[in-house]
Amino acid sequence: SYTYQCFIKWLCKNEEPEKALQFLPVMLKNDVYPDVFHCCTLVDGMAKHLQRSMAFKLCARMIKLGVEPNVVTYTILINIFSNSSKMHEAYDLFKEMIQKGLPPDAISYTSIIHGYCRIGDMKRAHIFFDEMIKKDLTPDAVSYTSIIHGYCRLGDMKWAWSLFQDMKKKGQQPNVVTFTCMIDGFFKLGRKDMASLLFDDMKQKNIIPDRMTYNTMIANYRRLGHADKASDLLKDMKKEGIC
RNA sequence: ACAAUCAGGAGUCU
Repeated sequence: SYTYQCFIKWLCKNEEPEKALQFLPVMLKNDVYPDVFHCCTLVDGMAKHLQRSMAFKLCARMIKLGVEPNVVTYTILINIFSNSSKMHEAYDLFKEMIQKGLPPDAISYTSIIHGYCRIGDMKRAHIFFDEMIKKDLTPDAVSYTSIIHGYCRLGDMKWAWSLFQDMKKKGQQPNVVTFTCMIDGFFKLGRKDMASLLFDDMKQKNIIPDRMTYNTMIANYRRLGHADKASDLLKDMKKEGIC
């Protein structure tokens, strides 16, 4: 059964979720009944290939097969809505899962927070952020990074910075994604001083800048007319073997 | 035994 799941996942990753779907009858024939794990793998696979409507049809089908949706199933769907800025629908699902006695976990909260950040509704994002803490769920580095990114996008680096400090205080170490968001946020405000400070800081903390971090640095330096710094970074990038 | 793995969440440019 686990083997099947791996296989399904592999098919989805290789851009062939259709084949994974056709594989379902084969499983049934072999008396292997898909459980909620298989279905989640599939639904998520569909979602990532932008076959969103397919993902929902699949959910209906899994219910017919007697597989009850769980927290993960709901979170995948919430995430689909969040990533397409359909927060009304996302919130409906959020309420629905609570009604069904499936309390949202930290990842569910992070997904919906991310959605509100996407549409720039930081007020609601923050309400959910506070609510998850009230419910004794610990925001992890991804949760913090989501909301920090939301503030960075809006150029609100005061809030971004205070959350950046807060996460460290709470024992959640910023990772390469967090730093990249902060760096980009400062650049967008023209604060290249802060951006390069953070870039040095992350390296000092042994957080290795990845391709996206370098892209961020290079694109922003170019935009601000520092072709020299951009090409220096390009050299560093090659030296580090990132490319 | 340890480690690795063990369905869902975050970043740049185009």
